[in-house]
Amino acid sequence: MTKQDSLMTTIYDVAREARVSTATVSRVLNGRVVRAELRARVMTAVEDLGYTPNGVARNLRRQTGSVWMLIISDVESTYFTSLVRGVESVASENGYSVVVCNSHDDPELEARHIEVALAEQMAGVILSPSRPDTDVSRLSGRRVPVVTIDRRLAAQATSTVLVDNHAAAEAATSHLLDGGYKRIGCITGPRQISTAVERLEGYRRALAARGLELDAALELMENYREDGGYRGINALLALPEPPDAVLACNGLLAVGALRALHDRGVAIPRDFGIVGFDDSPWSQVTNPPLTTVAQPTDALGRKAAELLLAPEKLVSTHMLSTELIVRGSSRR
Amino acid sequence: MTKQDSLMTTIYDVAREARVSTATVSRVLNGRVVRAELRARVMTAVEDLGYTPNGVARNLRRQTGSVWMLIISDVESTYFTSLVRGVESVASENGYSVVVCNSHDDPELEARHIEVALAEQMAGVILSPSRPDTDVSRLSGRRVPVVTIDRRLAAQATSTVLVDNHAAAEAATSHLLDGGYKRIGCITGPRQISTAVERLEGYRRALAARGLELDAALELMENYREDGGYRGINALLALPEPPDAVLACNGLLAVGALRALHDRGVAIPRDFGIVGFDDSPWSQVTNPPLTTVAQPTDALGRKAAELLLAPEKLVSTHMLSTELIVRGSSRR
DNA sequence: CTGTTAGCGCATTCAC
DNA sequence: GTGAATGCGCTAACAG
Repeated sequence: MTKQDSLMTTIYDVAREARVSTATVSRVLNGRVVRAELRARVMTAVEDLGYTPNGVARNLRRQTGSVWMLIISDVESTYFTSLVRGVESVASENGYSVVVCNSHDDPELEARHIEVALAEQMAGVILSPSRPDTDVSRLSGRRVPVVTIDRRLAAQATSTVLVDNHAAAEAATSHLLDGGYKRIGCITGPRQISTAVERLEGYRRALAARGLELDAALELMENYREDGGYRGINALLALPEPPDAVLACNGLLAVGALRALHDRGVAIPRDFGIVGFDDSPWSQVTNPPLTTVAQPTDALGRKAAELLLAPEKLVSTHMLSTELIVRGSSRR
Repeated sequence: MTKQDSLMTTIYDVAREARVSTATVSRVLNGRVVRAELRARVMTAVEDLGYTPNGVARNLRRQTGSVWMLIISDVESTYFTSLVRGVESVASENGYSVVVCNSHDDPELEARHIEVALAEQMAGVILSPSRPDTDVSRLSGRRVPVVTIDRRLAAQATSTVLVDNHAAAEAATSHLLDGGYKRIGCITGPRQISTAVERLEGYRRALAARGLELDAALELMENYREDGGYRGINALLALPEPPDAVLACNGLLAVGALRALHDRGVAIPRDFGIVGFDDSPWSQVTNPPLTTVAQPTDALGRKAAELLLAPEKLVSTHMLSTELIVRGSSRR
């Protein structure tokens, strides 16, 4: 153990150097009341020795840490990474750090991250659950505050922050209809993801509102990645009665859809309309510029963080609204 | 403390339940040799009690953890988030978890994350330094393995993984020249970031190789974000002798540049050529499709992780090569 | 192979 | 206001 002794300067070293007790050092470091003279001695000793408190020991003693874990489904999606910003702002205003983990929508990986959050004594967890039945009981059992973001959990055991997906998809679909498109398809995500289902429902609601008939062939549940959109478009265009517009219910998926349309030489918006989700910087420079449903990512992240900060007595659900940004891909 | 007692089941509870010592429980949990019968008793006890090892206590005792921290400059850049994948693969193959932190290229924030890595006893840190003089000595002083990724550190104290930026920028610039563009501009990042400088040098080298004169007015150091590219183009096109092509040295910056060109109604590639960096899914669907320098992000991440795993005696620098992907934005 | 014991670094009682 | 002592939960010596 001599190795560690030489590497790690502890509160004992500081105490010895400052000729005080370790308790006093601890008090100084945590901003408690200490006589000015002793405080000064401690400060110099800390400086001289280049002492850093050992957070692990502190966490063990205090039974809680000061970092939040944000578990998201896909670090490669700009939607999820934008959430980080909002969370970070609130965290740093309140003395927390945030680390991001990537679940790839894989329940096993997600469970591992939850274990890490538990093991490392995270002060809070913001989770975008891979499934409606993701188990957060271990966390809440240990009184680790948990907030769900973007998606719903079946068992409403945690507060949740999300957008009004029904309204968003309905507005987007209505917009296509208003633009004169007659037969709208919908490519959404897997059934396990609540946003995928809700957006599909919003799409249906828009058709129903105009007295249009639903056609199951036009409703595709793919994945929320590029290849999902690519496959989706190819499937839709292979139909006996193909659609003349599509609602692509996710950012990456929309890219894949656009690429498939380009590959097939479809003229957008003249012969085909498309609306995507998750407005990104590049949405403005696609060919043509992409109409999208913009989500208030900063506000979503902030809200989730605030709920973590002040856990409410009652589990609550906060629904923010989206904004349809109309560009060339849906306007002919 | 009764509160904790009821929440936290410890190794003692398991030991009592299984009628063995805590040492035996620990051994079972860590896969050491234990008589089958005792092992079985421990396993059932663990199961029955729903026991989770307290990682904080373990880390304190072992003086090291099992999670890696990846500190990147910008979580909203697809280049950096793609690195995560490579790191994650190697990590999970070796029993590590990875958490991602976002420095925003802010030295203070970066320092805070380094403190967290220290305090939380991270098993390793992969860092994309915000400045060449970022101080990693606290980490290496405590024997925390550190690998630098994407950018160089002035004091070569850590192993580094990056791409051959000179060659990449030179090839991209030569490509524009080959395409018949006569006067090439270069929008790169801030001077503190080594990739920005190296890419600028590569650009100059390409011009020099053809005996072309350098023009300082054509070399812009902006930021590596969208607005940098937007401002850059506007500045270049306001020149008395504006360029007829540009090398945009970063992914987001290229988006901004493209947007500025669109806003000004410039015909690409006819009147103006552009090559970007960091090939992204959406690079294929821009108007026109964007020629980019693709970086081997997965390999970069993997390499960095491997260096973390097996710290070499000597500090080493690993340079991977890029690939120019030619699309419509530079080909007339 | 297994149990006993000590201590990782710190915050927090409890006396003074 | 300050110091001595204790224990957070776990692993690693050391004995047996």
